[in-house]
Amino acid sequence: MSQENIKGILKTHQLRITDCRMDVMQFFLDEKSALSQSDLENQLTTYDRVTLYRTLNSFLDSGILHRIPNETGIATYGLCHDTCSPDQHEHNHVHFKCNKCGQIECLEEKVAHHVTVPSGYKVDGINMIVDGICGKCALI
Amino acid sequence: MSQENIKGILKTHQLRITDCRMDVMQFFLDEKSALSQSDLENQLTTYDRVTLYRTLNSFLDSGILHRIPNETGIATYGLCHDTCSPDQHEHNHVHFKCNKCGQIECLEEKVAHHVTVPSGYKVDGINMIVDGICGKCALI
DNA sequence: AAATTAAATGCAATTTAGTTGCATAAACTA
DNA sequence: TAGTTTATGCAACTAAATTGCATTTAATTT
Repeated sequence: MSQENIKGILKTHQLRITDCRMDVMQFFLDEKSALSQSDLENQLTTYDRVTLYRTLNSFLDSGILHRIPNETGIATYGLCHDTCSPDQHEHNHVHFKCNKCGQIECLEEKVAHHVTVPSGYKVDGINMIVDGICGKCALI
Repeated sequence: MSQENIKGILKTHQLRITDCRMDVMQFFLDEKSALSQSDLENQLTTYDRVTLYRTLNSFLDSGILHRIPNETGIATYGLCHDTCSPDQHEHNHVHFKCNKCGQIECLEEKVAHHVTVPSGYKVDGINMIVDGICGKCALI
């Protein structure tokens, strides 16, 4: 994706175009997998931890990123699909977590499954996390 | 569940019977919902933070507890079902997270769904997190 | 039951993650 | 290009996760 396209995404979400936001955006586009704040810190060393933290938050608020549930206790983030808007997030897709390399990626498959909940409960979203061994690690 | 039964669970998992482990176990049995380490710290104030931390870890290792994925970045734990053993965990059940009170609970429904993954990938488990409003919060 | 062995606990300390305030610098607007 | 708004970096703080070590306690053996 071109620099201009990234600028477009930022503008669409009414975010100012800054070096940090451009680089973070590019990083998420290059890596297909979910990233944690420390991943950013390790790769984009020119920026302050706090700046990266606030960049993630502004991306979250504007609907560019979403948080991906995992059991480790470390927040990870992934790019939203085109179908996401700040108001209405559409994250009912499937994430795959490799138990060897730890990488989390977004599978294209949609969760279409119906879930039965106790009466009186209201369902907003469904998230599915599949864990196992990814293609790369399976070869090792 | 009686004290003796709890002792039995600990023995089955080859864990020494200590006050802390008994109390933590009892706490998980009383609360039906998932708990975080800080929940334990707030309720079981007689024990050191580190002791609770290590108790959670030993319960994890022996298969008494499992981690429940969530997107907040705080690890939460829930009791495993009877079907779990240290070697083979059976956690393909559904968790419900209330967006109002934040409580996470385990729904009895089993995930029976088949998932399509890229070729070369191996699936170990499937986790499903449903979020919405729980019965209690819906009444408020 | 006492002695031995192995493991759990508490304390101190460290590392890492998440968060806020404020002065400065940069991006947008007119 | 001047003025306004927002983003950044630094310092500082809170909270979570983790490790080492001395002490205590539980289980085992005699």
